Amino acid sequence: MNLKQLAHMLALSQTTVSRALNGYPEVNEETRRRVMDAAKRHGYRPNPSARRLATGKSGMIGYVLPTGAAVDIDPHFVEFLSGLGDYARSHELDLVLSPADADDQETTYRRIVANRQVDAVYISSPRPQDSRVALVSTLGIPFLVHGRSEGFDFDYPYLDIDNEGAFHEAARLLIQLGHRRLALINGDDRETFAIHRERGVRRALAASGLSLGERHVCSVVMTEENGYRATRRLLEEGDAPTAIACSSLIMALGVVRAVRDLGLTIPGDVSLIAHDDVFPWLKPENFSVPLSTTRSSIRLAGARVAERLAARISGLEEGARGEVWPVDLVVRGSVAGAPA
Amino acid sequence: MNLKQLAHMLALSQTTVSRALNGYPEVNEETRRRVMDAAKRHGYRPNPSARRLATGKSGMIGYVLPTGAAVDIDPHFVEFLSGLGDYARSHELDLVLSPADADDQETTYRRIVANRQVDAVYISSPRPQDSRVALVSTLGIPFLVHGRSEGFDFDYPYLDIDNEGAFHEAARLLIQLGHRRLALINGDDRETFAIHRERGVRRALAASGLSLGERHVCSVVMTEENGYRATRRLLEEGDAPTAIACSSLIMALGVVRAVRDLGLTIPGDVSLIAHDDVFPWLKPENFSVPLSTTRSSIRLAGARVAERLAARISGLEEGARGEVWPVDLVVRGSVAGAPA
DNA sequence: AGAGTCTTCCAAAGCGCTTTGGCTTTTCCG
DNA sequence: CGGAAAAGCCAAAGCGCTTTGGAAGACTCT
Repeated sequence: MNLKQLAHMLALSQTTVSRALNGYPEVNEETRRRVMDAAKRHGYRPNPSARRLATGKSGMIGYVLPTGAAVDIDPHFVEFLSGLGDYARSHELDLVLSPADADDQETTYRRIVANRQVDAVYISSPRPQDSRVALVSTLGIPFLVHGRSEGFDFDYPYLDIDNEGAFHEAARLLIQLGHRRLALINGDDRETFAIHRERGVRRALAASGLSLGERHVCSVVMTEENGYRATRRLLEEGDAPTAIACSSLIMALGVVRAVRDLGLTIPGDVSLIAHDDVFPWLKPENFSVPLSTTRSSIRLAGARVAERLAARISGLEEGARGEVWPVDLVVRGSVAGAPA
Repeated sequence: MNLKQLAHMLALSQTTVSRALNGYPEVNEETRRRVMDAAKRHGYRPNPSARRLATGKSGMIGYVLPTGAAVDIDPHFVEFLSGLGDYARSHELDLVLSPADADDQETTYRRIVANRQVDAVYISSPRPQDSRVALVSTLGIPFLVHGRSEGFDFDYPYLDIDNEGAFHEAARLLIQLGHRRLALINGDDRETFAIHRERGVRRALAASGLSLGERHVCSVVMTEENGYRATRRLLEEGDAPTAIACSSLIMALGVVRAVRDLGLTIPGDVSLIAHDDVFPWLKPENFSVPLSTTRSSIRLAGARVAERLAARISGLEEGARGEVWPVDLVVRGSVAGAPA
């Protein structure tokens, strides 16, 4: 059932039917009702390919997925996706993932924009002066950054959590508990979120006349194994920290294992606070010692990103609005006063 | 730059240019070269929307993503996606995720097929007599099932791993080591993979005149917490198992924690084998006691699914070929002889 | 009543590609 | 050398929708 047929059986022109369906004003309300009614009754659905060819709009949002033999998609992605889906589902928005060589995403961005494959894109895990942000904003497609970039002479729309504030709070708590030597096991510090977290920790330390030791901060891919290794290194050297802030729950697993392997305890010998993106399959309260966390649901962020993207597509949201969500500090058993 | 312009500047008709580009035979090789050359030089790329309207082909593969407030996307999905991306990237295949209410995916399948949004779809986590498989095969769109369904009077193409064989081997090993009371902590047993795993364990037990105790098998969503709870329950009741087979590494985290909480040890008091889909961020060899596993890379499966889907789209693969991958049994420290 | 203004609808022109059917040229072969 | 077959190319008709530029009729206003 296509427009032509529908128009014919209503004895109307395609124009009128199209306009009636798309809510244009120049059609009689009574006629519109008739059209809407018939459309529903016959299950008419406009062919998206045709509509797309005519309008250039696709009703899909895009994401360029960095891939490569040595590239692993972040497990956080799936939770983000859940959120995105939550919103998209109820708005018949589809998401198209365009896999790209992690080292050459530009080609893919240009392709999906030139092809008008999607109405908007989002960018995640941005770095300072991220070339994708610059690219996409010159390409002139609606977009939203999940996270923040830095160092541009222009503004851009983003949704981020207050990473700096979160880790500032976490560090401040540890300092209040008497800890003087903190360590930070961070994610990839070429990414802004990691930079912000480090900044938060440093600021808290500085406020008490302390600082983050050269060897007390490390930046690694967030795996359990890396959490373990980093912790071993930290605790086996002299000047070992008495408290650790850790950028992910997955690494925290490794931290816990390392502490145990060394015959130490949490929080007796070392206090631990990790960032929790809220996974359904791994909860901080279920760690052998319940984990204190800075918590922010990445799933909710996904839903919000979809919502704002939809708003930008339809012109409801404009400009370069940045949105920063506060992060909860949840104190559980893994922190205690510094050992004597 | 569109076909028309390109044709005009080559002083050829659109027909010829189109045919030259698409490899049709009725065009002079010399002409073809000229066309290809000019196309490349001017960076001509056919507009996919237009091509799609004309041919009905979209160059994308689809996946209906079950979502809902109470629905969490499986973290395995992200690894599968990495694999899919590995293949898709080099073939300019995009993946479109269509979020759907988990309880009504049919509508969405019908929509994406009717709209010709994608050239093929894949289905994952199938159940016996999965309605999606039946639906999709009547809708007549190329598809592939990742996993297996059962109980149909027709065949369908799939890619699965030998879940039954894997768990049969695992159980057999445990039995050989003298274990008599095995337990299985399984995933959702409405899904075929879980059924097959249980079948494998039962078959191994039966071969030695043993059986799986009524209360020694449980089916839960695969989270750390559920692994923990299941293990507590198993070990605290009378008739506790001396060996556990577990369907995921994530649940295995919970198993390990529970065993430790009870003051027991692995493998002294209880042996453990888990299934490992091969995550980069959580490795069985890094468990406090290195974990024995049945191993199969879900990432490789993702790549293979994409490859076969592409083959089916282009007509290179036909029929209902089923492909079952063997699973490695990797023995590490978490298994030992049964306690006296 | 005539001019101007809405309101409501329509015919037709795209959007950019593929593909059908046909028209010239070449090539082949007896 | 003549006729058939093959090769090489083209014009034009879709694919199904949106949108431009009117046109006809109904209303308003002076």
